[in-house]
Amino acid sequence: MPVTVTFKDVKADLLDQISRGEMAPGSLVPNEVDLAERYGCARATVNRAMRELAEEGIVERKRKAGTRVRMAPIRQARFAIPVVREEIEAQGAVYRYALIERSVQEVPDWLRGRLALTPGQKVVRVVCMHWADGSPYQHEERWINPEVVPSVLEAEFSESGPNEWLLAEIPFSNAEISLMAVEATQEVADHMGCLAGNALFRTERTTWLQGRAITLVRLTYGRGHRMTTRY
Amino acid sequence: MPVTVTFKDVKADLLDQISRGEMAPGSLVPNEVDLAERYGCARATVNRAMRELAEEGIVERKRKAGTRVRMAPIRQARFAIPVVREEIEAQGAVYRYALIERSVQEVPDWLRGRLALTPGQKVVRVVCMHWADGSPYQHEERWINPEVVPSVLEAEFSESGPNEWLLAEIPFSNAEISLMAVEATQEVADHMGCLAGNALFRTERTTWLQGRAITLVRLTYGRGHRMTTRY
DNA sequence: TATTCCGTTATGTATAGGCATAATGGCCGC
DNA sequence: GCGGCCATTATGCCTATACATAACGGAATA
Repeated sequence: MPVTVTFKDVKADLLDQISRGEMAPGSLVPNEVDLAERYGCARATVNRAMRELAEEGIVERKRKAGTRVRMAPIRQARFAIPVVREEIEAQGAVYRYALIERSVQEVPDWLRGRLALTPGQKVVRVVCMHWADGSPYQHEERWINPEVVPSVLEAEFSESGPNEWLLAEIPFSNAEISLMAVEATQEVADHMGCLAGNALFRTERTTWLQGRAITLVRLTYGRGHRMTTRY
Repeated sequence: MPVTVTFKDVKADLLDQISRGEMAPGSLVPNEVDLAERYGCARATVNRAMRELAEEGIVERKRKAGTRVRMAPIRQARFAIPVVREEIEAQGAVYRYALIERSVQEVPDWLRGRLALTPGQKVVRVVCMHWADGSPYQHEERWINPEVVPSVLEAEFSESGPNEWLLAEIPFSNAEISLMAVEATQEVADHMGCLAGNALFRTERTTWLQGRAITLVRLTYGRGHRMTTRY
C-alpha cells in the first residue's frame, strides 16, 4: 500500500474491478465522497481518476445521477498522424523524396465544394513521392489554397515535401481525416510499383485554419500497408 | 471577461495565441506561476489547461525544462469503434444480420502465433454478414478462444452477431487494431455484392483479457466505405 | 390533475498551500 | 579541461475547502 494514494492508484483499482467483473456493466459506482473515504484520499483525487476513466469511455458520468460503468464501453482508438519522413526514419529506413508535378490551376469543381472556395480561384497542386529504403512508400497528391498561405506561390517543393513546408508555415490547424481503400489508378500504380486496380490504403485529409481551408491531401500507401494502434 | 477564470478560458486563450502565431512553434511558454498571475487564477487552473494541451499534442512539457509549443504538433486522430448494429441504426437504416458459418476447429498456424495459443487447441470460427437497409454493409470473420470464454461453445450466433454477444460476456478488454485495404476474395465479393479484386476497407482487431487472447476479428466493409473523424 | 418551483444531491471546478520529482546548469575537486 | 555532485527550478500531484451547476423528485400551486 503506497503512503499516499494517487489518482493513478484509484484509477487502476477501479479499472481492475471493472475488468474482473466485480463492477458489472451498467452498475452504479459509489460517489466521489464515499470513494475518497474508502481509498483514504481527497475527493479531487478520486475525481481525476474517474474523469480520466470517463474520457476513455469506460464509465459514464452525469451530475446528480452519478457514475456508472458503461454497458458497452465506448471503444475508441487513437492513431498518430506522423510526418512521412519521421514515420520512415522511425523504422530505421532511409527517406527519399521526389517531386512529380507542381502547378497552379483553377480549382476544379469537386474540390471547390470540399474547400469552400469561390469559382475560378487558383490553387496550387503538388504531386510527389516518398520512398523508404528505395522502395515506394507513399504517393502524395495535394491542393493548397494560396489565399490562406500566399507564400506557397513561391515554394518549389523540389527538395522537400509540402507536408513539412506547411507544418513550418502553419502553426496549428483543424482537420478532417478519412481512411479508405482505393483501387490504384494506372498512374499511381506506376509510381507505387504495383498493378492498376490493386487495393491501396489511403488517408484523405482536409485542413482548416480558423475556418478557412488550407489544403486537401490524399496520401496513398504501398500495397499491404497497415495502420495500427493499441488501446 | 468572466468573473472567475476557468481552465477552459486559459486553454482557449493559449490555443488562440498559438494558432495565430503569437507563440511560435518551438518557443517557450511562460511557466505556470507567471501565467497564473497574468490570468488572475490559481496555478492548478493553468496546470489543467496546459496538461490538456499537452495531451492533445499541442505543447510539450518537461520538468524543469518548462513547456514549449511543439515544433510539429503531434497530430492524432481518435476514431470511435462502434458496434455494427449501432453504427447502422445511427444512420437511420434498418439493421439485418445473418450467420454464414459457425464451426469448431483446430487453430490454424498463422492464427496460433497471433493469439499465442498452443498447437492443436480448438477455436470457434464464425462468419457472418451485416446489412444496412438491405444492402451489404459489413462482412465479419471471427475466431474466438474458448479457453477464455468457455460459454462460446454453447452460443449459436444464429440471431445476433458475436460482437454483441462478446460485449455482454466480456466487460472490458485490451485490443490491437489495424486498418488496411484488401482485394475482395471471390467469397467475400459474393456476399458484399461487388467483384472479386475490388478494393475493400478492412479493420482487423485482436482482443485480450488480462493477457489472454479472446478473439481476432476481420471486419470488411462495402466498397467505397470511409472511416472519418475530425480534430 | 397538471405544472411550476425549489431543495437535495453528485459532479464540476477554483483556490491556496504544500511536498515530490526530474532535469538542468554551475560549482568544485581533480 | 573534465567529471561528478548539488542547488535550483518547473512541472506533477495531493489536501482541504468552497462555490457552481445540472438534474431529479417531491411539494406547492393553479
